[in-house]
Amino acid sequence: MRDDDAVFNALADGSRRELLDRLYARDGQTLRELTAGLQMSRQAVSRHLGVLEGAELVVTRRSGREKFHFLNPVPIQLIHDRWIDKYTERPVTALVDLKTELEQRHDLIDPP
Amino acid sequence: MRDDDAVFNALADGSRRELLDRLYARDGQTLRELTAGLQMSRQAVSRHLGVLEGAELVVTRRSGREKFHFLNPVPIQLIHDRWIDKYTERPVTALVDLKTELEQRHDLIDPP
DNA sequence: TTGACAGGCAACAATTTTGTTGCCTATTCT
DNA sequence: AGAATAGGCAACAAAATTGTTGCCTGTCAA
Repeated sequence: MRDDDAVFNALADGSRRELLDRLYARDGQTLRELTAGLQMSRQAVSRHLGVLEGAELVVTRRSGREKFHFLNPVPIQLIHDRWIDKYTERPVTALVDLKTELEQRHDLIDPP
Repeated sequence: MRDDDAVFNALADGSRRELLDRLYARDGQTLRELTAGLQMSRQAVSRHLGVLEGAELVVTRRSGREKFHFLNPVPIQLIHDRWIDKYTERPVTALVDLKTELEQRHDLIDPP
């Protein structure tokens, strides 16, 4: 359950979302490839990838001196299942008239 | 597009997700009601709600000296549409054999 | 075997976040 | 009018994030 934390946290950063986008465009890139074009040092990118890896949004495999990064859709799927659905399936309560709210509230104190 | 940032950021914090959960359980609560039971000062909760409001995840309405907070599912719906779908619809590329990757790669250098 | 390349680790600084306390205004109730 | 209640604002401290630089190990290739 506190798994969500790592995932949401990882997704909260724009640079990390961009890294996911880059992997979406081409899966299995190395650290160097992912760094190219980004205005960040290799080390910074490495740490971002570390966060994504910690959240299991990215899975890696090392081969020789290279490390390949792959998207893992599972955590996003989980977030989707146990979070997004919950809030999007519910009727649009924000449109409930405040008047109704207040009436219900006052009924508890002043029954009609 | 950089709207996502506010939403992801707001969702990144566990306390804020708990506030959303509380509103999910009962919509239209006041600041005091939302604070009750949380181990945080009213001001801290107020700032969290401010972040949620900034991301439009929560909509408020003031009546007299009370401020009522309502869930707004729209931003989550947007995230869902333009983000979650993208990553969950794609086939599970993480299961692509690295061997294939490497072969493709080496084909570029050492054509068979 | 020597040099170039891929990546990891650690120390550091700058910035942001999170929560606290203290004090203020506005509204409601007696 | 006076007291209690709901909430807002600002200053502050502690902690976490983000990026940098410097240096190290392991791998590949000439």
